[in-house]
Amino acid sequence: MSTHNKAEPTDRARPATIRDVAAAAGVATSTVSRALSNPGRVNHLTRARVVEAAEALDYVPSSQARGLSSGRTHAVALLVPDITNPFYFDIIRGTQHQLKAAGYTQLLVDTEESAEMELDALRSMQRAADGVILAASRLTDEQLNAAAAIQPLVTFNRASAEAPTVVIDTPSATIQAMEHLASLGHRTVCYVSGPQNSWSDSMRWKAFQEDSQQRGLQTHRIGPYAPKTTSGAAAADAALRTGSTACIVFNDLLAIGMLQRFAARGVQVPKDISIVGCDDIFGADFCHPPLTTIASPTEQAGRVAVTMLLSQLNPALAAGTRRVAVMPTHLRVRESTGSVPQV
Amino acid sequence: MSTHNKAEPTDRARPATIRDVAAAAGVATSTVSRALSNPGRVNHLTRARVVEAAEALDYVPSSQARGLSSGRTHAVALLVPDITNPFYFDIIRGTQHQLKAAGYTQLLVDTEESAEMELDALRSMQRAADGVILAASRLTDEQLNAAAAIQPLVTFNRASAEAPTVVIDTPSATIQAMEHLASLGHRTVCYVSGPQNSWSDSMRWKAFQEDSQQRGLQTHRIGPYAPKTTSGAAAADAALRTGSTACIVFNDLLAIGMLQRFAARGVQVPKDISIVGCDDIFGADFCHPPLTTIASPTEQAGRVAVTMLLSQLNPALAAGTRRVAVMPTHLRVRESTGSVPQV
DNA sequence: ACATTCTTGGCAAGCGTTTGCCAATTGTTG
DNA sequence: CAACAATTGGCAAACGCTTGCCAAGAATGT
Repeated sequence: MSTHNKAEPTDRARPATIRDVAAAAGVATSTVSRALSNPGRVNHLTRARVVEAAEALDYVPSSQARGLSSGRTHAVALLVPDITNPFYFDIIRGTQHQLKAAGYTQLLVDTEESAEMELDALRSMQRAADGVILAASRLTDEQLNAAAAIQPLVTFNRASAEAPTVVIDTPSATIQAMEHLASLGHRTVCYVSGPQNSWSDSMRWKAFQEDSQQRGLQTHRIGPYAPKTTSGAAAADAALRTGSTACIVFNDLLAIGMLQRFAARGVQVPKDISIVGCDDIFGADFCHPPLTTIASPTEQAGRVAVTMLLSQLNPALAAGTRRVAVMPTHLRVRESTGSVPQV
Repeated sequence: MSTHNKAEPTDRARPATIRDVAAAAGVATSTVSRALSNPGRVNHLTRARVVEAAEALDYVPSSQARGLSSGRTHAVALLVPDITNPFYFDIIRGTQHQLKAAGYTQLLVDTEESAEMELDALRSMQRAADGVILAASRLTDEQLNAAAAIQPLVTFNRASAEAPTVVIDTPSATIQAMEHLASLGHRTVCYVSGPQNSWSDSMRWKAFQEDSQQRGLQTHRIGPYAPKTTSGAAAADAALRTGSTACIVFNDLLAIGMLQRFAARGVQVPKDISIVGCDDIFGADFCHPPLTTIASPTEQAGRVAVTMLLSQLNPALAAGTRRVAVMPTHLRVRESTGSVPQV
């Protein structure tokens, strides 16, 4: 109104900028900026005028420009090894929720179980995101630490020296499962392992091994298998060949695949063999038989990861933030486990 | 080397900028920019020098700055009503794949089945993304058209006057299912409906209604139900009360929930009642009994949606692009459907 | 030898914000 | 009433990149 615009005021194709708002409200752009993102620095009457003008013009600040000048993108990247793995659904939802609540945008990236893609994504997120949540990383410790040195990072299900991390308490879960199986009379147990470079898998195997030794159980290990239902057939056959009466399986996906194979071969679960999965994914309760599995609050884990990351970004919130969050687990007994078969 | 930097050259905390690269390569920033994103405009020798310098400095262009000046963000937003609905997994994966191949970033947003959140997201994406893929929109035609007028948009499973759209061919799928049921002798069929403002639901219901009339079948309709397994119990009970011998259910989630309820109540599927789901989601093959359902190439649908959007963004690719893509469907008969019960 | 056209690189003006700094205005104090 | 502090708004310089424009030099034609 009082200032000099150069272009015609009503060019209704291009979204309104801060300048348009400033002109409409009769103030400087700096005032608009402050009114909108730093209230208190501006007289509340002026602020009201600005807000009104912004609304009238349907003004949406450009996150790009904001990011450029402020140095922060208000975006957080979530890297998962496989978007279609139901295990990550709850994580995705958990992070999404918490992120949105904090005014952040989520950048979802599927790294396809590949360390290389992970590195790539990390690289490009260096500028595109304020921080990264790295789920089930396939990276080496070295790579991980290097990444953590460059940008704010939180790992999930992957402990690292440098980065804060949230882990599902797999070892104690495995022990719970062993306890359960032992109490059912099983003496020969098989561990069906997942991806080779999975940290979770190695943790789980370690716990399995130690615990079975303590209990004096005979053990087998088969794998590695890709964590998909389609790998279940091979795993089922191999498990049978070991002569084990029970299996602890890397995750539910694989376990469900095994269940399907057993059904096809006429092997009865749990009469002939008991199966324990891990993750309690969608479907574990309605597969056949319903799967005994290790459950944990995954969605909450996602939220915690975000909280840890955000506190890294904003030191003001950083008070008493842990570097490691351990999510509790518990065994959810359904119908895929039963007494040891009578020989 | 030849230019005048003000700061110390080795400030290894801040990522390298185009200026650093320019200095290292002994050229102007504009040349670096062109060498990197507009090859051919630059002598290939110069270009080689630039690329080398960029690599040496581990230079990653700022997508923010790039976006600010070029006006495009190279990001595409995908809005889904419920991230945890397995139906969307394949879509997410499909779009992610295609987007990545085209050098775009995916912004995933869960709108929680709410039109309001959808509008909000749309608004903020106006600046933050080059375009939006809107899955199963809950918006009114009016709102949808308004949105499409403002920014590039592709809808999924929601036809709209303005925006290009990719739809799963639900009507013909429903007819296939009716055919299947009729051939099994069913004369009284129930449609179990999904969310009230779901376009898919209304299309499906319409086809159901018309087809059953043609066949002279007696019909019922129950619902609406939230498309989750947890709504299955109520739906199962209600379906039973209608006296129908078969149900066509809005989606697999709901159908699986019904299956669980039937099992709990001792109602046998398909002996007592037949169930047809829709979507062929993860789990439909291993629930009990395995679900007869309507399958379609969802992941491909996601890819198609991206292609349509990208051709909108880049008119160069826009040759012969359809405004509507219809994805074929087919009935996948498993074990949840069978002959009509003998009375 | 000169005029003309390409090719290539540099200059500098943005893109839409934020923010440090200053100036004007108002309020408070001795 | 002078002196000072606090509040508030504006100016202008970044932020890192793209791109229109121009000029220098090379290549071509006459």
